[in-house]
Amino acid sequence: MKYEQLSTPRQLKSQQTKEKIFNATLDLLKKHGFEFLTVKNICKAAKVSNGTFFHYFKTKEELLAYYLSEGYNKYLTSLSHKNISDDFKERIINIYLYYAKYCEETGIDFISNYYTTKNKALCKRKLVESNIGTSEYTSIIYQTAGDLYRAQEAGYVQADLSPPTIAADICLLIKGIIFEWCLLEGDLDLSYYIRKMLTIYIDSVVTPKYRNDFPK
Amino acid sequence: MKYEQLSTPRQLKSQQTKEKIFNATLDLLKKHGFEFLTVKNICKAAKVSNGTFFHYFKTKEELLAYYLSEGYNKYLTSLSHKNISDDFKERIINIYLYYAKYCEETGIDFISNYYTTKNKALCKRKLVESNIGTSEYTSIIYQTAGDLYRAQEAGYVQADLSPPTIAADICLLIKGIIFEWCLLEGDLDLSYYIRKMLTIYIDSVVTPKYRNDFPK
Amino acid sequence: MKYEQLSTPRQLKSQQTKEKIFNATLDLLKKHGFEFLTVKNICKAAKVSNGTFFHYFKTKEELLAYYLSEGYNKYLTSLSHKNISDDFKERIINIYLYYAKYCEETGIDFISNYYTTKNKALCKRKLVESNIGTSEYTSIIYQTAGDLYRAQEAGYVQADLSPPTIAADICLLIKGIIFEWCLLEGDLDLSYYIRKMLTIYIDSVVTPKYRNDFPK
Amino acid sequence: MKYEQLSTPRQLKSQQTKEKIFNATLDLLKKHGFEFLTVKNICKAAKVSNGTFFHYFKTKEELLAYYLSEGYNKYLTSLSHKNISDDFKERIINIYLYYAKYCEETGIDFISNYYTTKNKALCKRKLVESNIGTSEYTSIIYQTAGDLYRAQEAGYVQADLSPPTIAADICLLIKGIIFEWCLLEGDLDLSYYIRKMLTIYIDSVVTPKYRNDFPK
DNA sequence: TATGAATGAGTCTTCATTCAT
DNA sequence: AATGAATGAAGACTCATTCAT
Repeated sequence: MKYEQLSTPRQLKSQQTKEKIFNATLDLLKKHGFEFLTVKNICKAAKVSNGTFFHYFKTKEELLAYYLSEGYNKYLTSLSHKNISDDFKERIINIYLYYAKYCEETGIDFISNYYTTKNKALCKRKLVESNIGTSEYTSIIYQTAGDLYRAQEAGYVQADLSPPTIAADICLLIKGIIFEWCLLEGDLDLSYYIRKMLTIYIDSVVTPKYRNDFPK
Repeated sequence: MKYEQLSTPRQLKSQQTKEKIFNATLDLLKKHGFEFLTVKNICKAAKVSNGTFFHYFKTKEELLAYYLSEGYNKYLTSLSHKNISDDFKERIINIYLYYAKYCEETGIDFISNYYTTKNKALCKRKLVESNIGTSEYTSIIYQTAGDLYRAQEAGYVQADLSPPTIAADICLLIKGIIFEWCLLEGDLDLSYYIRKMLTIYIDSVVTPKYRNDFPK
Repeated sequence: MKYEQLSTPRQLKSQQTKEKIFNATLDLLKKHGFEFLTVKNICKAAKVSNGTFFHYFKTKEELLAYYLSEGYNKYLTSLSHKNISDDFKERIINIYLYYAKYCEETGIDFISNYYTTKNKALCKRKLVESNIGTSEYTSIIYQTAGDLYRAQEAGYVQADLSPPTIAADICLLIKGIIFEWCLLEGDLDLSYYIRKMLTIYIDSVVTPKYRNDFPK
Repeated sequence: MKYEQLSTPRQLKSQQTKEKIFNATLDLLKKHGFEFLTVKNICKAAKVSNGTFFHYFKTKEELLAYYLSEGYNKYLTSLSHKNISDDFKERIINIYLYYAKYCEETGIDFISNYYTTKNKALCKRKLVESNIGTSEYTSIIYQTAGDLYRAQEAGYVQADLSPPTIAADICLLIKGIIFEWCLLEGDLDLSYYIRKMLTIYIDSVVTPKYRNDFPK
């Protein structure tokens, strides 16, 4: 993203306008929720004309997509922190705790609308089939699977299990928790549940060796 | 419900009209999804006037609530099966296998539209708060919790855990699976996943005594 | 139409509202032209809410269709006047003079939009193919053909010509004139041109006997 | 036009840009029709910026005017054929048979979109009023009128008729035929109808002398 | 010459709900 | 009990045009 920022004053201003719209969206979503997120309101909040909105985004949906990918990028950068535990379980849990943080920051209103049965982005397999591209889950699953492969090589994960399958199961679990979080309108301790459920699940796939090397 | 069924011809007709609206809703939801479910469309499908709708339901939301409790009733009747295992784990798994069957029979189209973040019926707590009534989950949770209480008394479930909490966790798990099933457009072995995930989860709450009495 | 007018006060009012919308449309079209004919303006002129408009007409297009068929009906009734000439040429010319009157009354703005290359209603053959129903031309052509058949039997029309073909030719001629009238934004003496062109054309299909019986 | 073509590289590029816009317009009109012809779409198709459009054409209407005169020029060149009959009727018919050819070559899709009631280019009088320039009809009418003048001098056309009026009538006739051709989606023998209708019309304005000199 | 950011009035349409009959 | 006429705010989106760069 950073490198895409252009330098002529013209392009800079354009960039800023798009950002104004983006920030207004973010603001509106947090303060008033999805239902308040109309094009008109966004424009008013961004102090931008109606036409300008559609100059930058072909469609309201496109804004939301942009919103998401931006958020995802933010997430990625913030994730490039130290996730340095030796314990692969901790590492994986950390990944999802970060995702939880991202969801919380994005705002439940948005996430609620995002967690739809129709949303192919939530489903890696369908995403690939409809070759739309990548989504946040794609990358998370890859990371998780990577950690699992290494753990399996180290003899920490049962040899007869497939890392991708485990990663997919974990994703399913996470989706369930996020879904519940949405249902409860945010009234659920995401971090607590993620840690709890992942612990139970991962404990069921580790080897005695793991339990020995990382007791309790 | 039964006691509300009235017998004078007038009341009978009233009952029928309400049912017409209900059936139209069901039909519409199955065939066209939530977004198509406008009052106007319901009335058209039910061959009933716009005003009649609001005579029977103060609000569109009220219809939805009614709708849910009805679905629940149907489910309950079909559930009146024998669930006679001694193993509480099996009993609980059975409950959800039945629910899976219900989902499959109802059809993925319907369930897909039903599994919305907005659907309070999926969330016991919210359901109570908005005192709309009961839903299928309410009763399932009760049954599950009941089995867990008995299992705990028998020393099969760790004493420091709360049956309602466990039941809620299980529900969360199930929702995640159903959600994934919807995402995959039915291309997921519901029964297999339910058994797998519940086994992992329940195994994490049982006592050595249980493992002893019900080995493997 | 008349017999469809209903009598309960309720239905009467409904009828009146629809008429208000219709009249407003007519008025707007005449006074300000097609471009001014927006739903909003119609509602304002009819002193009716926006929603009411869509209660009566599913779509703006539907209003226009209604507008046309109403106009056509008016035309039909007004046509049921005496067209009593013995001279079939006069009879036919009269038919089209009436149609001209109808066009003028309907307003050039509307007709201009109606005379589109895409408008199947203008083309009997295409109309039949797409079995949409009837249009004003259908009935006019039938009338014309009828007069021609009788004239042919009386020995006034050349025996080797087909009345339907002649009728179609005449229609083509009329469309050309109306089209020109539209192009000239009304600045064309419709009646004069219709009489002139039809006279030339019909004179080319009559027999000496006709010229003898109806000299000059 | 020719004299406007300039030679410095800058002017050349300017010319090319204008042509790009022109060709895009042509393409769009053929493929998608008038309604799709927005400035934005034109620019996208021409791979030119929005501002550039308004640099070359003060207004969308001006483009359309330019468009027409260009089409006319093309027609003119293709018309540079020999039309050598002595019979003025044949000469006139020939002119329009050429026009028919032009229409057929241009393609019915294009012509269908062109034959709009709004298209001032179809109407010499309006064209002059809005002083947009010339159109194909202008030149055709001039040619026709020229032939008629000569014919009248030779005593072939009734002395009390005005050649321009006759020419205009013929044009009207032609437009009607082309319009019908469009309505029938090309399923009309243009040449046949043109010959038929013009013959009938012209026969109604000739003198006995003509009939004598050009029997049959 | 060429760009494209910005405008904003204007488009049709939807929808839950009220209320007099 | 049942009707359906009426509401009107709100929705997303279009488009020719201007103008600073």
